[in-house]
Order: sequence, then C-alpha cells, then structure tokens
Amino acid sequence: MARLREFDEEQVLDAAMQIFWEKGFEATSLSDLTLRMGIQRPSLYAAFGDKKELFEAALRKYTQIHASNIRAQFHNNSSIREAFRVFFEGLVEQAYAEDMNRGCFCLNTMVELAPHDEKFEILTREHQMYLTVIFQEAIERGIQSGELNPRLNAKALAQTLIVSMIGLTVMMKSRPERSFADNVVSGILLQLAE
Amino acid sequence: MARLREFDEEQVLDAAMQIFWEKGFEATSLSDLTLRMGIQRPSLYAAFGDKKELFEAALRKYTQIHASNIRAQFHNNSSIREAFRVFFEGLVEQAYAEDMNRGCFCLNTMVELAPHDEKFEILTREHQMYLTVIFQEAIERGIQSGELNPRLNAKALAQTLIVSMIGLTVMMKSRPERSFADNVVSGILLQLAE
DNA sequence: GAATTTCAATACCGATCGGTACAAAATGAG
DNA sequence: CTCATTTTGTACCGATCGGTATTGAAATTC
Repeated sequence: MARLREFDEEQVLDAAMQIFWEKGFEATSLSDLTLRMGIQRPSLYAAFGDKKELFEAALRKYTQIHASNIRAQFHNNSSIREAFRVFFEGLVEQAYAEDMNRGCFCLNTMVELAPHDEKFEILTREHQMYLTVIFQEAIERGIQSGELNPRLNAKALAQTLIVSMIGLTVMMKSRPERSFADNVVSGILLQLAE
Repeated sequence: MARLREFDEEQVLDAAMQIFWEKGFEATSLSDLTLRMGIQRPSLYAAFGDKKELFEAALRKYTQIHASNIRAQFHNNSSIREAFRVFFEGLVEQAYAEDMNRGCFCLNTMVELAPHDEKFEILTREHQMYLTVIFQEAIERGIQSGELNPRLNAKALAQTLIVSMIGLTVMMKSRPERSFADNVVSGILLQLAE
C-alpha cells in the first residue's frame, strides 16, 4: 500500500526502556526520548501513543524480561539454597559493577508513579506478586526434595524474601559500603538455613 | 531597621516538606510550592534559595523528625522484641490507614535523586546508617539484658532489619493485600526470636 | 514624620515542556 | 506512470517550567 516504517519497533522501545529506567518518567523529556530512540516525534506518537503510553509499554517490556530472567535462575536447580545465594549475590555484584545505579525499573516506578496512578499501582504490584510465586515454588521444591525444613511456610518466606530483595535493591541506590550489602545477603540466606 | 517577615519559616518549610514528600522533586512545580506554602516566589527564593536547596532543607527536616521518632520508639523498652513488633506493625498500620501512600520521603529521594546527585546519595545513605545504629544499639541492649540470643550479630541483624523496613515500605506503595504485609512482619520478627 | 530598609506582590523573562499541523518523500497498487 | 497511502522531517503550537526585575507597601530609626 504505502511507505514502510524505517525503524524496528522493538529496538526503539528498548531504547525508551533504557532511558525511562535511568531517569524515571518525569525527568525524561520527549527530546531525550527521540534523541535516544533515533526517531522523530510524530513517528513516536504514531507508534506508541503519548508519553505515558510509551512508558507503560517500556515497563511491560521490562517486567517481562525481568520475570523471565528470574524464572530462569530458579529453574532446575540442584540446590535451592544455592540458587538463592547466587541470586542475591548477583544482585549485589551487579549493583556495584555499574557506575550508574539504575536499580530496578519496576521498583523505581512503584515509588514514582504507583501512589498517583492506579494503572501503575496494579502493574507494579502484579509483577512483585509474580516474582513472589516464583520464589514460593522454588521453596516448595526445596521442601519436597528434603533440602529445606518442611516446617517452613513457603508463601510467607517467599514474601519476606521478595521484600528483602526490594529493600536491598533500593538501599544500594545510596551506595552503602559493600560490607553492608554483603552482611544483608548473609542475613537473608540465614532464613533458608533454619 | 525595616519590615518584618510575615511568615513563619518553619511552618512554610513544613508545607514544602509535605508536598515534596507527596509528589517528589520533579513532579512538584514552583506554583505547587507557593500555593501550598502560602508565600510568593520572591519570598521563597529569598528565604530558601532555589528549588533544589529548598528540597534539601525539606529533606533534612524530614530526616531529623523521622530519626527522632524512631529513636523515641526504641528508648527505654522493657522488651526489645516487643519494641520491634510495635514498630513494624505500626509501619503497616500507618501505610494502610492513609489514602495517599507517601511512604518515606527519604526512600523516595533515594530512588529519584540519589543515583543522579551525589549530595542526595550521601544524605539518604547517612540517614539509613543512622537508623541502622539505632537498631543495632537496641539489639545490643536486648542481648545485654538476656532477652536476645547472645550469639546474634547485632550489626548484621540491624542491617538486615533496615533493609526489611525499606523493602516493606516500598512494597506497600503498590498496595498489596494486607495479609502480604502481615506475613512479612511475622517473618521479620522471627529473626529476633531465634 | 521623613528617610531608609526590607519585605511582598505583580508581572514578566527566556527556555523548555508535551503534543501536533503540514508538507515533502517514499512506497505500494492499479 | 499515476494515484493513494503512510511515514518522515520541519516547524510550530499554547502552556508551563524555574527564576527574577520591579514596584509599592510596611515597619524601624532618627
């Protein structure tokens, strides 16, 4: 019929995700976006709608990737305790590795937008609930296999671990001494060792 | 000498604190501020400097009040475990009580500004470190009095509890079911009961 | 009470905000 | 090719942004 789109939608959405992740919703301008995405304003609006719709699309892309990564980390582990150790130590390692500390895009959004926008309250909550289920199922597998104490409350423990993950991620945005994060990871893992 | 100031500096700074706490730095405009503070722009600039300096003053006021509140909650307790129980249950109660979920001004700032502004990285980190010391000293008193297991690592446990507090506060911004928060509080308190 | 000083209020500044009208360029269908 | 259709690039929109020059009012000193 007519002229073809000159950009790859997934590619420019990824660029939008990166910058929203770095700077948040309010601090990111349309000029920032078009520059980083490499497209013009009318193209952006035609493809994604307004700024908030683009943000939502970027966040959805992030949560999908994030959930999939975490799911992969807890699939088919010989030791659940070991999987959690690798997970939390990786969280710390990653945070101290990059100069800029973006943290978690979903948590950033939970703080910036969830209290003022029900759509993002729901979106961010559902992502955390999904992660909680991943943790819970991992714990249940650990109990079934005999690795973990069968008297553990899998759901409650998963919820507590998710909250610890959130707290650690947010705390590291202020760059405390590395020993702080390491101590916390040790403390978190203790809860699996009872 | 000359004309006197017509507003109380502490009172208008408190108003600025409230609105920055609610909306964050970027989403709060000077019009929002002057409206809520009840003063004109030139008065604001004369008294507090520019927007970021005002934000810093508001945050410093918040951290002082916040630290003082928490210090009071852990001073002269018959039972340390009971003090922590009251503290965390109060945190949850408060979050679900107010319609708008402001969370903690310091944590909001940690997410929004700490990664891009060293001044706020330091300011927010030092506040969390201060709170950690309060927790640590409370735990040490509990050990000394015989209430807590003397094999507990007071510092590491305090750090883990601070991270749990942060995670819980942030998680509640997405308004999970009340049972989620209650389960987490139970899990947190378990760490003191070993 | 006049002079001086500091405040408050209005009005305004250039810059940038999110968003769009419009026309040129590019593609496919006939 | 010609026409229809869609994307692109430019240029622009009103509104609002953070910040300030200016003027008039209020209060103290002499």
